[in-house]
Amino acid sequence: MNTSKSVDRGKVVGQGSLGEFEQMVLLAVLHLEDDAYGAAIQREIDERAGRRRTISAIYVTLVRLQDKGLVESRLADPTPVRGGKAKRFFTVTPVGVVALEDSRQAMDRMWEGLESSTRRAD
Amino acid sequence: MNTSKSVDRGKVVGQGSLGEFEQMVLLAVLHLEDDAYGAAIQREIDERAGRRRTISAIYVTLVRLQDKGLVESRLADPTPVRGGKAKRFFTVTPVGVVALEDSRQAMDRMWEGLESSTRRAD
DNA sequence: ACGTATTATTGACAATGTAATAAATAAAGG
DNA sequence: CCTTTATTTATTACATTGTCAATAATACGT
Repeated sequence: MNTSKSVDRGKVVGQGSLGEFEQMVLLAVLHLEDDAYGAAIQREIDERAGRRRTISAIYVTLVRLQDKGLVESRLADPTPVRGGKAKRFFTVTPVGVVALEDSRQAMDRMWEGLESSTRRAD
Repeated sequence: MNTSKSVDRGKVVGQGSLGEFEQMVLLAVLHLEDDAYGAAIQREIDERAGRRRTISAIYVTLVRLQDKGLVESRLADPTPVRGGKAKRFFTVTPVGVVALEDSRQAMDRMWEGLESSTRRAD
């Protein structure tokens, strides 16, 4: 039965738990400012974090992020270079920025005091 | 009805991408040193990151982390206080520490340059 | 012995991670 | 022209992680 309609959990903004990859995509978009589209985001994540992901991984995540209102997108001006569908550019919404900062802060607190003591003598 | 050949998808260490919660659990265990058992880990995450999770969420993650060799565990000395099963204490393995540092480093690079500019004027 | 408090374990399902594959679109080349 | 090829977005499918509810174990108090 699912007659409920309140239960806003799992709907709007997953209550503050962004996945690691979602965070990376969000951060890449922020870095790219006005040039955040699929391929560029992929490259950014590869260069910065050293994580090579397929382009589809990027897009799927982007779609989900948009569904949750953490990013917005618009189609590019009709000036394609060589072919391909019109580029879709993304921007992080204020809500997205907050979610990002929240995740960062939570992790910072978890790391607090361990910064340089993550060594074990075995 | 089950043509699958016993499914041996038991990978060694999932390519090195820890989930955010897995990281928190790992970090909590590190903080707790010699007192890292279920309830304590739960409390640690709640107090530090402000994330209140059910005890089962903790355990399930712990089990998976152990399957991947990122933590080890042993049962406590038979000196329970009030009742309950013997406590199971966890420690992070060297591999776990490395995975943790890797994740941290990747995120740090993604944040690099945005630390205090996550504000948008729109 | 029985109920209760304390801890661990299992089962089920939602959310996120990731890749293979498809679709769209326009320049290039014969 | 029309077929090929390059560029980019979108969809489908399945694996891994996140999360909680329910259950099992175990020892203390009465």
